[in-house]
Amino acid sequence: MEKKPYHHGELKKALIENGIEFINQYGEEKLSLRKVAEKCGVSNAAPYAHFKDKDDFINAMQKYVMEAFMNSLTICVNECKDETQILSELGVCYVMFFYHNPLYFDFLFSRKSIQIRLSSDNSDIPPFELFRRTAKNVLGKMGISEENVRYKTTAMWALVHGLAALSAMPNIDIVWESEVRAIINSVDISDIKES
Amino acid sequence: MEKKPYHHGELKKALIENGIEFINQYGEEKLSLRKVAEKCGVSNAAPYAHFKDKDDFINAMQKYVMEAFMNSLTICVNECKDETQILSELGVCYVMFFYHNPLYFDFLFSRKSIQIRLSSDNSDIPPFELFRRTAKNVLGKMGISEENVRYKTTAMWALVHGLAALSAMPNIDIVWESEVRAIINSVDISDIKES
DNA sequence: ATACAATCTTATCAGTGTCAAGATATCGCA
DNA sequence: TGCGATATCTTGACACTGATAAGATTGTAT
Repeated sequence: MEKKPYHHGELKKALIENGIEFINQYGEEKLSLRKVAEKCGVSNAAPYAHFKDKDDFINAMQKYVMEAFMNSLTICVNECKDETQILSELGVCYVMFFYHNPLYFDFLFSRKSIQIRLSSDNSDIPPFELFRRTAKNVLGKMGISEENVRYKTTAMWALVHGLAALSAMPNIDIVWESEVRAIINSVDISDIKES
Repeated sequence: MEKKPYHHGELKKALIENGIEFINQYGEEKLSLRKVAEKCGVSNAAPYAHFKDKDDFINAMQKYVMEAFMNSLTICVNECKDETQILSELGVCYVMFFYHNPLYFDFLFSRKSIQIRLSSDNSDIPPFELFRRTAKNVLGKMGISEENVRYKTTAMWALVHGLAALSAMPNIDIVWESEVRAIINSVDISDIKES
């Protein structure tokens, strides 16, 4: 039975992990700094030593979840041997992440989240960048005009992102793993003629 | 200079319209019942005569915005003469609504919103129903297997919903009207062979 | 006209984000 | 080693929020 030390030691990390666990249970809109602080056994103002404000805290959690998502995607890309299938496999992985973690979708991709993200670090959103780059690669080798490569890249990106959005909704049970693959393949880009 | 009457007269309507205007300016997360009440020139507890709680109020605003969205979609469907183009025209209309009203996307389609919607009235989400029905109609006349009609319906639905999601994000300026049409047509379903 | 229901106000509660002031621990440097 | 600067944490406060209770005002039906 050790006494609680004045300094927590790893409070920043603990706050982030407990906050994410909370969001995964109850959703972002129920989250409060004070409850997370209490869960970490620390007073209400303690988080302000590590985060400027609540948005800063949310941004830190986002980075954490985004990294887990990106990790899952890059593993998928690296493990895929078949070049021609890499795009649909990446798509399936993208969708299934949110099928299994439905509460993460709004958290990562709500307008507010994207805004915080872009203002704190105005690079691109990593999974968007990866998907577009991959699609451009695959489509570039198909002898299509550059303009159509752009259109089809955006189309595949939107298709996958949209499937993820629908998968993350409650009571919309059209989508499970084998179906996702079939749906994505049903618009396989190699079939599309020039317009 | 008339004196303020004790009874507002059309408070419920005023609350809903002012609330929506507020969301369209500042986003849902900044909205508070008290501010909307004040804007209507009424005390903080007055809204509770018309709405059970905040979620009930949000649900009412959702219905209002959803109707505006559905209105735009049904006009599009009715005005479209060319049967073969009806799906892509509906898609363009779907996307452009959120391109022009980016703050409405999360408001209508966040997990929380869908949850409130489904719990208060467990029918389908109207624009989803309309899009799926239209897609099924168009695709049904193409001599494809029933299974593939299902897949391609979901694919077109997800594509359009995903484009809307991306269009509603800040600083993601890939999508304007002429491009949206080209993107959707770039995966026109008539080109897809059986798998 | 009188009883009843709907609408609105005032007052209050617990919970929230945020900040200031001060307590406590850690770290760098003499 | 010791001492001062700095990081971390607590307590206490402030304004704001959603929500409820009690009571005032108005509309309505009989």
